[in-house]
Amino acid sequence: MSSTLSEAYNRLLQRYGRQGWWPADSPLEVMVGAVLVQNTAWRNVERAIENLREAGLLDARRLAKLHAAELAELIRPAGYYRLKAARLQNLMRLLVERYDASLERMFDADPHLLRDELLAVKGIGRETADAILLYAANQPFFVVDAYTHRVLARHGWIDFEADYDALQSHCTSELPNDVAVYNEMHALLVEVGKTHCTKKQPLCEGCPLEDMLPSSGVQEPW
DNA sequence: TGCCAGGCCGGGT
DNA sequence: ACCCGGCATGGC
Repeated sequence: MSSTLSEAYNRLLQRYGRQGWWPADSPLEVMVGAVLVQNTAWRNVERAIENLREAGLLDARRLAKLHAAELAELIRPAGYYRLKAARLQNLMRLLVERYDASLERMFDADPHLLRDELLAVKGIGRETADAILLYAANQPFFVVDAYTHRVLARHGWIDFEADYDALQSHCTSELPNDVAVYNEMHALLVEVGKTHCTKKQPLCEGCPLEDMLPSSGVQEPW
């Protein structure tokens, strides 16, 4: 018995192939990228991360103690740069101060407890926390983002009014509880979203989910 | 040119 | 419990 979302997963995987997310070289880089990508195009984040790499700063202790203004300049291409410099340092300080800068120790903690700790960091919300848990810690937390919301709602699979928790519950109940599936599905939703489900696109010409649209159409609040 | 992108927070009702 | 403005760069 296959859910609607599983059907969508199969089609997206067939059309786009494995995405192999997160696009980063290390778990620490995943954490950095997860903060920098907040409401920002990934293209801009790549430059910021490259700046950090060239400066030899992809390191928790160094990031944590760097002057905020210097960090801000380096990550400028990612936008909201003063804000994100502070957020990034808040996150790095959790890692350094509570886990002695050891990702192994951090990811050895109880995942739900760690999620609460991440959420307690100013600047880390649910999506960012779940992205870190899924893509850095390899724990089965489904990552909900704007594309998840738009794709699911436009197909009538969930209310437009649904909040993060509702979307996450929906996805985890319709998909196998499997890190690899959560990993791929989120990445695939971003991919299909970017190509077929942006704010303006009338709808879904050539989208692999085209024939799964509701026949009567769905009204969008925006 | 204006709108948009892989959010989150803080203040106001 | 909502609702909203602010935060900022680069691409189309």
